[in-house]
Amino acid sequence: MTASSPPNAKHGNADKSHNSAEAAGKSPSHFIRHMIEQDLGLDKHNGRVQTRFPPEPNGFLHIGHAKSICLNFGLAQQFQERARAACNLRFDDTNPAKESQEFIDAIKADIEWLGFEWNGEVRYTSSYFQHLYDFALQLIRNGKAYVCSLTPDEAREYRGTLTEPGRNSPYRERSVDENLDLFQRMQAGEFADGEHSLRAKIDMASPNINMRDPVIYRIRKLRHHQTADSWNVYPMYDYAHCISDALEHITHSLCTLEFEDHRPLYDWILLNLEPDSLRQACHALGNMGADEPYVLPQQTEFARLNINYTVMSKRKLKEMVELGLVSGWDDPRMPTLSGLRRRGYTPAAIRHFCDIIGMSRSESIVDVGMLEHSIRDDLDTNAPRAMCVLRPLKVTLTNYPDDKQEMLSLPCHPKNDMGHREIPFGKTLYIDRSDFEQVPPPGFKRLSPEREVRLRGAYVIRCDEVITDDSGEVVELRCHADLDTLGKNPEGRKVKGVIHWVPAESALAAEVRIYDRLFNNENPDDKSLGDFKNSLNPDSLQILTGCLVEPSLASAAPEASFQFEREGYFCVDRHDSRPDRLVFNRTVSLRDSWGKQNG
RNA sequence: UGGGGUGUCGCCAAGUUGGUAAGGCACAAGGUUUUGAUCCUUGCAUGCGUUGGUUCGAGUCCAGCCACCCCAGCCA
Repeated sequence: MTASSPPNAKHGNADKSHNSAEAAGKSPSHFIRHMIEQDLGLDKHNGRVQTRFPPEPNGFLHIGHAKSICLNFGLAQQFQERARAACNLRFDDTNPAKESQEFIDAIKADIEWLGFEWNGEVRYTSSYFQHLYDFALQLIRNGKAYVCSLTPDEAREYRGTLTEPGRNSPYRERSVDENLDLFQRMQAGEFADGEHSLRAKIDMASPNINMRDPVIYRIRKLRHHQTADSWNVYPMYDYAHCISDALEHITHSLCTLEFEDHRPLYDWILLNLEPDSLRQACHALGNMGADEPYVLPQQTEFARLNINYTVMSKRKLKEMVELGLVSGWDDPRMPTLSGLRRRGYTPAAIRHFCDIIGMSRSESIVDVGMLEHSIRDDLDTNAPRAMCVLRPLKVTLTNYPDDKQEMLSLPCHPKNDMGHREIPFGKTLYIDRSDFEQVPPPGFKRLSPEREVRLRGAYVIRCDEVITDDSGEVVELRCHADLDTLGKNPEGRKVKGVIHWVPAESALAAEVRIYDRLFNNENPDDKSLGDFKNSLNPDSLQILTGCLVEPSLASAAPEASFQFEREGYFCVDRHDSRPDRLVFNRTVSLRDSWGKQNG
């Protein structure tokens, strides 16, 4: 049994998050931790804490899954000192119609990227199919399951409604022998999909619909991505999940709130199997010691994550991918882990986010601002600074010698020691158009005619002349530099504004992709708005070409993050950026009290 | 009109056995600053869905209301 180890993100500047609970080595506690602590105190599980993360490989992981991953893997880490703690990765692959190997590979990559390590080998529910089948046979032998030959439509009628009890299936009292024979023939491929099903014999009058003789096996003549053509019957979630947990000797089976109603069924299945058969199977699989006490897993539910201006349903994300509304599962606007990664979110920021949102049983919608705060917090301390001019405006320094060029050295970070980078400075350079106004609004601290501004890391300049083209658009600024202001403030006056710039001769061309929220509506899931796609933000992607970045960025590696000073945090696109054609994605803007105040 | 849940500041969320409402985000005001960033300081619930009750004392106990969420897949 390999214990999972502490997060170890391979990603560049991912793991140095400061003053966060994680960095301090303590994550906030919550009801699930309290419960485990209590169980440990009672020695309920012989000093073990065994969790599992059980995704179905039918799509990519999103930030909501990150909450569950951080919970399950995080718990395993947090209890490392006090218990034998570990977290399994198990693909819950009981529905071959929707699953694929592509998703399995993507999910594994995302979990590793997030910085977690699973216990031992990856597990698959499908690898328990034989056990599951044998347990089904056992239930039949014990008169606790029967083959039902109602059609799906008929079964629905017999089930009753929320307020009326269901009726017993006419097949409910089939003999054990007939059930055994039928079920085996179902697996042998003698029947078509839907012709029969195997149901647990519980109580058709239960107020909990899940207990009204739930189907536990259905016929699906489909090739499975792991077991190929071995099976014609596949187990249902409720049946497979609890048994898989039991086989892996899971202590705490954590899931989201909507499964709360299923908990009685989870328990019923386990309690109605011969206890020793479960224990023996668990032991045979090497998931428990011979002398170890065998304890059944216990399901506990927590609220799933919702974030405003975001959709989290896998179905909807998949729809956007399939309709081409986004470039793929890893489109930087997607809340998928691969999308966030491509956007420039770091594993540490996502983990920190999962820490600060808390864990409870009340359904809530977290403000995206929390996510943005997490990444700003990380990148502020870890991302080197650089200058990038998004919309270039030429500036000529009239009093600077034509052929002179001096090398300026700027620190890569204002506080942390991250070294320096060199930027050549010459007579002509570019600043951002938004940093110049012919008629400056009150409080404007940038450049305007007759006024001064500091060029970051260089001189104070004054704008003498504005050159416009025929249409009246400003095309060039002629300024002069106060040559006595390099590294020091001018005498007798204070220059408030500081703007970024890029040297005309050595700046590098770049494409910059500015991302905004994918949805305009705070709650795209709101059914009164109609289809969620109605809330799509038409301006969620803005591609800026002709941007100029300082030459030090020539060697920027894919996925490297930078703060483009006064603009925001950007990362090198891991797919599209080339040394000769740099592409940056804006991860998030800087907080901007000026822009906020001025709309 | 069945069953299961949840309701503490604009958004998350702590609130052990009842003892007089943590923290984060956001926001606001100051200070520092060659990033209108960061950082620092300060402010931000006489109130805990609501109405009653028990008690010297209730977010915490009791009762009744109200609101919202989940469940009638051979999906997970």
